[in-house]
Amino acid sequence: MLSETCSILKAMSDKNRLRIIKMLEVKPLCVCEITDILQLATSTVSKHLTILKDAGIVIDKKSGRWVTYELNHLSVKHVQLIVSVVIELLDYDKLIDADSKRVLKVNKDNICANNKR
Amino acid sequence: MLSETCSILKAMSDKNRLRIIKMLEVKPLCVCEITDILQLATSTVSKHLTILKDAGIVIDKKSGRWVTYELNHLSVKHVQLIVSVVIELLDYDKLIDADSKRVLKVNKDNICANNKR
DNA sequence: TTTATATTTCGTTAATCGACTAAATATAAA
DNA sequence: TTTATATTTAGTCGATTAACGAAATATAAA
Repeated sequence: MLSETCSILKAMSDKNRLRIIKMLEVKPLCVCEITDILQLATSTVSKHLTILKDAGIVIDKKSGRWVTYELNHLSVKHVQLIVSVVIELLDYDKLIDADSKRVLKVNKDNICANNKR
Repeated sequence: MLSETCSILKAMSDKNRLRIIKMLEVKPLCVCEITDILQLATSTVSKHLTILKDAGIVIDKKSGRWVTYELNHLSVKHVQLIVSVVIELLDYDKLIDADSKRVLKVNKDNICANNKR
């Protein structure tokens, strides 16, 4: 319990990873879309997503060239509880709100090939 | 909200700090008592306590030579929510249980002067 | 099969972190 | 006032972390 809980908290104790979690609350997204919103190197975003996946917070689904990530709604109790509380606390944050709006407009077909970094 | 939530999660994402939180759930403790149970250098424990204090999770009360720390029961909503969930998740952990038992037996008058490190 | 593209992995770098010891601070006891 | 003791602060060291660019991998399109 101690180690597991600590791992979940570690996975969530990063600003960009919290932003990703809140973005995925709006809808599933592929790596390039998240990259476009966070304005980080693709490799950095990929690493963040791996950390969230290893913690059981998100799952990935491969479809062709794209890997789509979404919140893991079948996660274990530990994850469910902490994630749900944190998600609630992040409502009404300015940056989070802006991210959510961008998520609604983002479209991988428009950005990916133009998003070289 | 984002920064604050992230800070709280960071403060809690350390094994020894989670153990301290659970120990303080049993009863308020002074630094030397926590040091005796965690078996770390006094300065290390002091640092951990400062981090928990800065996050609003604990408060300290000075009485003579001793500084007693306790859970901050008047903390802001963010802290309250996250701490209460995490405290619940840590129940029934083997190490945490052992710590709790030691907390009940610990007595600063017996250990402090014999606890040089 | 070759080329283009989305993602991951690898290797580097600067910053942060947790541990320690030693020194500083603060208070109680002698 | 001097001494002992509880805690904090300062400084050091090795490990971890988040960022990046470059190389590797995987898949779709030409």
